[in-house]
Amino acid sequence: VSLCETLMKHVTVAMVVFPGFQLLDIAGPKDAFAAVCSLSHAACEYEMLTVGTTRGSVLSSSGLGVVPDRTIFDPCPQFDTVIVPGGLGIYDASGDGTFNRWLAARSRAGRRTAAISNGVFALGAAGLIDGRKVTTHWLDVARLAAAFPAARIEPDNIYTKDREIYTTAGATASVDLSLAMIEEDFGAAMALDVAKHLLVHLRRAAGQSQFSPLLTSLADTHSPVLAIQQYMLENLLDKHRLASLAKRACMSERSLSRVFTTECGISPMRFLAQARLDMARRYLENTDLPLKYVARRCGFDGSESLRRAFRRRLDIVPIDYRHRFRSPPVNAA
DNA sequence: ACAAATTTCCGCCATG
DNA sequence: CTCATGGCGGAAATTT
Repeated sequence: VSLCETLMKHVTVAMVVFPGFQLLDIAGPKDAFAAVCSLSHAACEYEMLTVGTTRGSVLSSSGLGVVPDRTIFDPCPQFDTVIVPGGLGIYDASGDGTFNRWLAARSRAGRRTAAISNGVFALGAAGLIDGRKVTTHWLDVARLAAAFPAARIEPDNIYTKDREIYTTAGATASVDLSLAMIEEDFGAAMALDVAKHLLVHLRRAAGQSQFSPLLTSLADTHSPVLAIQQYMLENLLDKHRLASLAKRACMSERSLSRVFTTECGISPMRFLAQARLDMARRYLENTDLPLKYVARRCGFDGSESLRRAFRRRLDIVPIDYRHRFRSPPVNAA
């Protein structure tokens, strides 16, 4: 590898967008890759093109739209990397034969193909995961296994790579994936720089329960707040008190509360409530488990407090939430 | 659905 | 003097 090659590199990335895709899934890689460009003073760069599966602008699941640079019907440059985001729309998109063929061909022509969260269903429909080790969110594991029995699913993996196929579990894992790719392309030092560069923004913006292990482990000053966060996330079912958390952190309640809030942008107990709510939402979206059990599995005292939490934060009761957002089952490919 | 009880959160201030 | 800490009180949120 010549010096010239390592110093100047150009990688062409396709980011697929379909109606109902998860915006964050491509926003993460986009920002991470863009950071490489600015941190290297444009010596290294990713050229990122959004590619629509339909003509015209594409609405993400959050309602924010994207006008794709290309569509799958247009001629495209050779892509080094293809990234497929997740989102509720994936189930419709992966039923589209034209898209499946496009993805299969592009994947074969490129160096690597990645799917974020349930984007893996599109890879499956394109026949790219048979015999491959893949991962996805644990709540989708059963569905994925049913749809693509030949895939070797590894649950409990935040990120899996099998030769040229990359898959990730959660939405914010897209940043981890991007960092892994940056490390492959430009080395660990660059990946670390990007991670640190993004860290500030990410932790400000998220404040939610999604945490990427890579990023949290990178928080250089091992803040006690981080430990408390992890502790809560790993013990969502236990009954937590500010007092007990403070004791665990060897801080006064006042300090924990203050430090936590300044570092995370959300107060400790609100953070916990948010984490539990996020978990419950996933259950409602992906299972038919009775509310009583959803509540129990997410650390709520009972279906009553689950209901209150939903009404409070989401202004909708769990039953209605499930009715509106329950993911459609996937027909076996 | 309502009131009472509990818990969290935050400004203010003294302390080191 | 600045900065981080933690006790106190009461408003606000949340549970019982």
